[in-house]
Amino acid sequence: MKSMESVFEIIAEPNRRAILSLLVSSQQSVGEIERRLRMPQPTVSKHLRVLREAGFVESRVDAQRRLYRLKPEPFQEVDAWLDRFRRFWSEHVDALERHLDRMDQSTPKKGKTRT
Amino acid sequence: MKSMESVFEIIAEPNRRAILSLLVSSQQSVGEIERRLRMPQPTVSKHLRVLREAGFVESRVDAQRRLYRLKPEPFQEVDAWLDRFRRFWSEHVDALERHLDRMDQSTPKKGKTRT
DNA sequence: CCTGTATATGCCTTGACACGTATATGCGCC
DNA sequence: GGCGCATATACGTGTCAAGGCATATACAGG
Repeated sequence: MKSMESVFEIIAEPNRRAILSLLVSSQQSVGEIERRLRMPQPTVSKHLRVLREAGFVESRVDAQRRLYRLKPEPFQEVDAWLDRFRRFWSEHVDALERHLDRMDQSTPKKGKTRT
Repeated sequence: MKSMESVFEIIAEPNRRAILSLLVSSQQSVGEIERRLRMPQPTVSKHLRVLREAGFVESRVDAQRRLYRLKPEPFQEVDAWLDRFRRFWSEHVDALERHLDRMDQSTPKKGKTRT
């Protein structure tokens, strides 16, 4: 088994991203994830395994349940990678502003937020 | 002409990330990328095609050469995705600091568990 | 203990994708 | 126009991850 070396391959999988998004609000049991995402239980367990081995989540035992929750490190790794390119796209601020404008369109004014 | 729907699958490929990293300094021709990354030319062209169709790069024609350069939008998309989790990991500032400490490290300590 | 619930794992199939090799296209130059 | 360089594409092949299904383990309660 050589698999899954990089964090990028981990988050390439849509179901895994769905699980991560679900966990961002709070920790969840396998069964809850299964129900909420309407995903077969073995599928959930397998993805959770991958996520756990990659350090994206950790599990706590609660009776027969296992509660999974996020861990920050791998996200920071992605963030660090992106950082190189942030320098680049700051040269394209105009396009960036238009883009953010479209995404964050709750701000009618020029909401120049954080980094 | 099938999948590759998401930006995450695009950057999951190590060679593609290498190309992107190379392009962050300046635009490059296919031949330059080929030489610098010691990668067969068809491989380079294929990856560039994927990157272009995903909006990561664009090409300019210069005689027989094609100069490729980065485009910011897909990176911003990744950044937007990460944003959700930034809120989360700000609750873990302590762990974050430890992590950055290890990454940015100049202090040789007792090396515990890596990764 | 036995049963039911919760989660994990094993096996098999399938499909996507990366790669190598060969070939096609585009362009410049003589 | 024919040659040569730079880049793109086509085809065949191997690999590996994801999903389905069956089953194993773990634990709680009667």
